Amino acid sequence: MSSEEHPLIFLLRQLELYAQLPEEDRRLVLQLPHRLRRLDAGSYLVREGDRPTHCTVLVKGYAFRQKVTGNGSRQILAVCIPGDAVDLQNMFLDVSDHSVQLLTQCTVADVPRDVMQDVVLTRAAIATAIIELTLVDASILREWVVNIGRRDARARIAHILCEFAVRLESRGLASDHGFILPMTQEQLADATGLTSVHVNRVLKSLEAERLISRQRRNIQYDDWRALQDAGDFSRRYLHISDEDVLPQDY
Amino acid sequence: MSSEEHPLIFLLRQLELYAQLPEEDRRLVLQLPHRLRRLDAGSYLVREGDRPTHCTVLVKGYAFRQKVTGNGSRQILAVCIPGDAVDLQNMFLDVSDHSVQLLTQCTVADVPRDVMQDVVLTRAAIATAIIELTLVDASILREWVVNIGRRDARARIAHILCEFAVRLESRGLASDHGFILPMTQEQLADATGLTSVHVNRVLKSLEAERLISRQRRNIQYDDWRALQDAGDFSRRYLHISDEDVLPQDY
DNA sequence: CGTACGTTTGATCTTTCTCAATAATGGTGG
DNA sequence: CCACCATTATTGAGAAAGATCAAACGTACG
Repeated sequence: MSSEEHPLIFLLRQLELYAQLPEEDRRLVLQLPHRLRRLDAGSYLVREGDRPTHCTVLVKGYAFRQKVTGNGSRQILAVCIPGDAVDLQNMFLDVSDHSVQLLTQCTVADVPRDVMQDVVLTRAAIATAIIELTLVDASILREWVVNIGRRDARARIAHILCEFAVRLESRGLASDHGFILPMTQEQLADATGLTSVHVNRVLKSLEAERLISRQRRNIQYDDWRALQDAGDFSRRYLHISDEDVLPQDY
Repeated sequence: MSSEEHPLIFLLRQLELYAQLPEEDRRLVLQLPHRLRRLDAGSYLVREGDRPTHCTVLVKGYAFRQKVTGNGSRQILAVCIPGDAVDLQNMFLDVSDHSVQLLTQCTVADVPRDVMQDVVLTRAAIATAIIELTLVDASILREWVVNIGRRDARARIAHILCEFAVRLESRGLASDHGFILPMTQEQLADATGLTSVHVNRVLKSLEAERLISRQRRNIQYDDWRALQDAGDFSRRYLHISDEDVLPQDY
C-alpha cells in the first residue's frame, strides 16, 4: 500500500494545514492504532446521548452532524468530508450532544478514545493542530448561524454552495468549476433551515440567473464571483490560507 | 482582597467544572499575569479581522459574540457571562472571525496570548478543562443553529430564556424564579434570527399564557416546566452536571 | 425637563411553508 | 435487458408566520 493510500493520510494532511508537525509526530499520527470499517449511507457513527469509546476518522465518503427537535424536524449542523475526525467534538466530553450520520457509503477508521486523548495531551504540535481544527469547526458553525439567522433563502443556498466549493477544492475533491453535491435537496433544506420545496425553487432560480448550472447533484458554478456575491460569501471564516485553495476569480 | 474577589476566580471555577485541577494548576491560574480594565457597554473586546494579542477574561458584566452580514444585519452568536474566557476561540487562530462587544459595563482581565498558550500546552489538566470548555461552547452553538433553523418564534424565545436561566443559575447569577435579562429586545431578536417587533409580540404572548412575567428586563419564569416544553428545551447540550444547577421543577 | 433609547401597537406586505400531485431517476430482481 | 419500485426532484395553489413601515408611548439619564 503506497503512503498515498494510507487510511489516515487525509487526517495527517488536515492536521498539517494547521501546525507544522515534527517528523516524529507525523509518524505517530500515521501509526495511530485503528480499525477500518466500511459502512452504508445512512449508518450512524454517533448517536445523541452516546458515550463514545472511539474517535472516528472519515477515510472516504461524506457524513453530517444533526440534531432532531421535539416535534421531529431535523437540523443538519455540519457536513464532514474525508480526513475529518468526526468525534473530536465528543472526545473530551462524556456524552455526545448530537448525532453523526453517513451521507454516502464510507470507509471510516476508529481510533480508541484514550489513545487519542493521550496523543493530544502529550504532543504539543498535535494538540495545537487539533485545537485549531476544533476552532475552525466552531467558526464554520458560527457562519451557519449567521447564514440561517440573517440571510434570505437565495443567499443561504448560494452561501452553502460556496462553502462546499471552497472546502472541497481545498482537499482536492472538486473539479475545476464545480463539484458533486453529496446531498439531496431535502438534506440541503435541513442544513439551511428551509423546506425542500423552497430549496428546489431557489436552485432553479439560481440556474435561471446563470449563477450555476447543474445536472442533478453535479453543480457547476458558472459565475463564481456572482455566486459569492449572492451568498454574501467570504472565505475568511474557513481559516484556509489562500494558497491552499484553487478557485480563483475566473 | 479576599480570594472571593480575585478577578480570575470565576475563570478558575469554570475550569474546575470540567476538570479536577491539581493545587499547583489552581495557583497557576490565579497567578496568571493580567491587566484589569473597566469598559463601557458597547465597547469592543475583539473585532472581526483582528489579530488578538491577549486572551480576555470577563470578570464582571456581560458580552456577546456577533457577526454582521454584507447588507448590515447583525447576528448574535453567543452571550458571554462572568468567568468566560472570551478569546479562547481566537487564541490559537491568527485572525478573529467574529467580534465581541460588551452588553453592559464590564471589568475584564487581559492575559497575554503566549502565556495562555504556554499554560494550555504544558499543563494537561488545564488543557483538558480549556478544550472541554471550547467544546461546550460549540455544543451551545449547535443548539443555536437548531433553535434558529428549526423552531418557530415562540419556541425560539422560550428556548433562549431557558438557556439563560440555566446558565445564570449554574453560576449563581440568578435569583430563585427569574433573572435579569442582560439585553434589549432588539439584541434578543438578533440572537434568535427575528425582528425586535416580533420578539416583543412573542414575549407578550408568553406573558399572556402565564409562562413568564416580567418587569422590563426582569424575567420571572412562573411555570418552568411549561416554559421548557414551549422551548423544546433540555439542558443536556449545556453539559452542566445536574448538581451544579439550581432550578428544579417546582 | 428634554433627549435618546427602548418598548409597544396597528396595518399591510412578503417570504416561505404546506399540501398535493406529477415527473424523473437510479437501483433491483427476474 | 426490462419492468417495477422507491427516492428524489419539480410544479402549482393557497395559507401562514414573520417582516416591514410607521407611529406613539415610556423611562432613564444627563
